[in-house]
Amino acid sequence: MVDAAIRLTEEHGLDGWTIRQLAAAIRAWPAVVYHHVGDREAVVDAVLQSVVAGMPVPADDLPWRDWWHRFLVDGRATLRRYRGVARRLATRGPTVPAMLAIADHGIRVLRRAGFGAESSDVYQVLVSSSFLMVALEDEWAADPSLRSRTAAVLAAHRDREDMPGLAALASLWHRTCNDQETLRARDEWFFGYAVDRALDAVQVRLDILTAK
Amino acid sequence: MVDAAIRLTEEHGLDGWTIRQLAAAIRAWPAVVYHHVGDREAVVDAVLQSVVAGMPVPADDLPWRDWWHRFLVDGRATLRRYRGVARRLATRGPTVPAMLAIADHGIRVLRRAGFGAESSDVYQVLVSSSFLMVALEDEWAADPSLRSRTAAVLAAHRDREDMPGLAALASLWHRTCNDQETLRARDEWFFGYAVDRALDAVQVRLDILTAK
DNA sequence: ACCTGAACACCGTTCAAGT
DNA sequence: ACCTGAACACCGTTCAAGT
Repeated sequence: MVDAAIRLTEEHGLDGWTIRQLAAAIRAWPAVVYHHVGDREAVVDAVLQSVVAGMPVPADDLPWRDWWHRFLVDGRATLRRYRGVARRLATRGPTVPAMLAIADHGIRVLRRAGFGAESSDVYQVLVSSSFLMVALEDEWAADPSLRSRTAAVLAAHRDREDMPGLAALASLWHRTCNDQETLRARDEWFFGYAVDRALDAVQVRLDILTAK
Repeated sequence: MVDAAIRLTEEHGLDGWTIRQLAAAIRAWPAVVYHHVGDREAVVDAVLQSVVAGMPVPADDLPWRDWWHRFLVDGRATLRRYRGVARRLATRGPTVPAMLAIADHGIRVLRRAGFGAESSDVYQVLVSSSFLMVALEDEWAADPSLRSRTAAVLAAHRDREDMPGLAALASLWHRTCNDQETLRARDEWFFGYAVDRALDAVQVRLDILTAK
């Protein structure tokens, strides 16, 4: 039952299937879903729990920056396989049981590194900004027309000398949006760039906190 | 017509009203919405355009960090008045016409500061991470039970000595989630914290870029 | 206890018929 | 050209009736 929901999520995303489809996938009537699991929200919770339980957690003894880089980059790889999960994870946080151990782990790594009382805030910044970025990629994947329209709009402004900032942005899109594969590579690079920036920012805080 | 959609968005959020409600608000039948504006997506686009057009753009002569801090913090204030707008803005980007001038402005400020070819990437990091954070606040505002459930779950782990990281997170929530007002203040502080971290990160990049 | 099948109260959208 | 009102094809959810 939950397995079927996970497979459907893998194929169509968490918002891409209906209770009726889920019931049909297990050759049953919609009402049996309610009888055994509950309403749609309950099914979604089960999927979240299962996906988070499958997220790899880096080894304890890594330096904080390496631990977090690995967790976020590897985490993206698994979250992206289940569209829509990242967004709900960002909004629900440790409501998903499997998220409790991850939160504990992540914050412990930060405290050991010297972040002290700021560890919880740092945790929330790192997790929510990364998960939300994955959620953004999910939305683009679910509706490719969103980005092709952006590409089309920007293409029209590539040579505008009165708007040099916009022209620069347009030429960036022109370089990366040619084919499917370079776009995918660009997304992966950009996520890494965003994660590295978040970690840079946090490093700055650590330098200040440990200096005094 | 679009005015009515904006008012409904202000009250119920962009996903909180239906075509039928919009039609009723202007004392008409659903079909007249299609006749004059188009489908729901077209109405949403009109709302986005209107909200973005109302976003304050800081003065040209500000230092890059001040310009961006102001833009993002003031931008949050206006976006939060229209729930659901921030999320769509993050996914659609400069597809919304009023966003073109803002993108040009923001990137120009970065290029003048010395970010060079990296300006477009920095722009995308700053805008998407901030807008997505607002989108997260929007979701929490639309469904307060999300956070109260998180608070309840964490409350149960406040004194767990086997999970010190989780206990630290729980005590943070315990301090901030008492009443409505301190929660609102915490959200505002956290957004500022996140923006400051993003700007710190970008400052690090600028130091590297201008050093060589 | 569990499944069946219909029903309810909604959606967004379309369309022939009116004026 | 614009409005009317019904209809279509969907939702999530509920529930009496069956086994």
